[in-house]
Amino acid sequence: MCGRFTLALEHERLLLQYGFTDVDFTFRPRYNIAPMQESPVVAVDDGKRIMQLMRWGLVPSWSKDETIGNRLINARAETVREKPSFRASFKRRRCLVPATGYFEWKELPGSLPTKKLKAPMYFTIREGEPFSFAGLWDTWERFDGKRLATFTIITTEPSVLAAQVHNRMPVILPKSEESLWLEGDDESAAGLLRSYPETDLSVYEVSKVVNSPRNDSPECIVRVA
DNA sequence: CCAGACGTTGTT
DNA sequence: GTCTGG
DNA sequence: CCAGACGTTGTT
DNA sequence: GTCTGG
Repeated sequence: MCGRFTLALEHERLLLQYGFTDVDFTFRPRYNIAPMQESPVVAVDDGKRIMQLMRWGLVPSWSKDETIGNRLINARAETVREKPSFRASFKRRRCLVPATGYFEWKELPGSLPTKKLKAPMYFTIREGEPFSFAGLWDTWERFDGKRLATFTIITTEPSVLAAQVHNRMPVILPKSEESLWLEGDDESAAGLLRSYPETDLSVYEVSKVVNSPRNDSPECIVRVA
């Protein structure tokens, strides 16, 4: 799965990556983005591409309360077109989730059943090159009428490398497939939900500093092994 | 018909 | 142990 | 994903 | 919103 990621680049670099010249937020590099926090998302609204901050953890428009978002941080590629929580978003609200890396916690063998030891592992594409997760978004109306925009990251079977760490991995879209994901028909978009080519993916262990969502510094991505 | 669920992960 | 918050 | 809370009463 | 369970 994917429960933390990074977007460690400057505001101008982020806009350049997706061809935007102006957005309504100021971005600072992030080294530990956790569920329930906001992050920039590229979506299509009214036929135009927009980039705006959304909260991680999808809250479907029909939800009675927003707490469901805690649990909808990922959507399985295998079932995303059927599940009530995701299918409407899959049809009309696919999005790109900009990132420069993501974390997975690897269970270490030999640890007592009662005390599971886990090591945080950090994945990047070509040494930190920006990329996009395949995502879905939706909006939810609060009691006060304000709209909450949220997103989820789609997961799939891991590649051979990713499988050494975990049994799921987020769907990473090559730059050449981003337009099809955003603006293609459902069938074409669904065809993009596969594991990322082995050769471009790297992974190394990082310290437990990343464990706490309160820590958001470059120390989170320093290699320790 | 209305009421209630709608999800993923990992662990058992 | 389980749920909520980040 | 992990960290941190998890409760009531009464008082400030 | 839409489907399932009662």
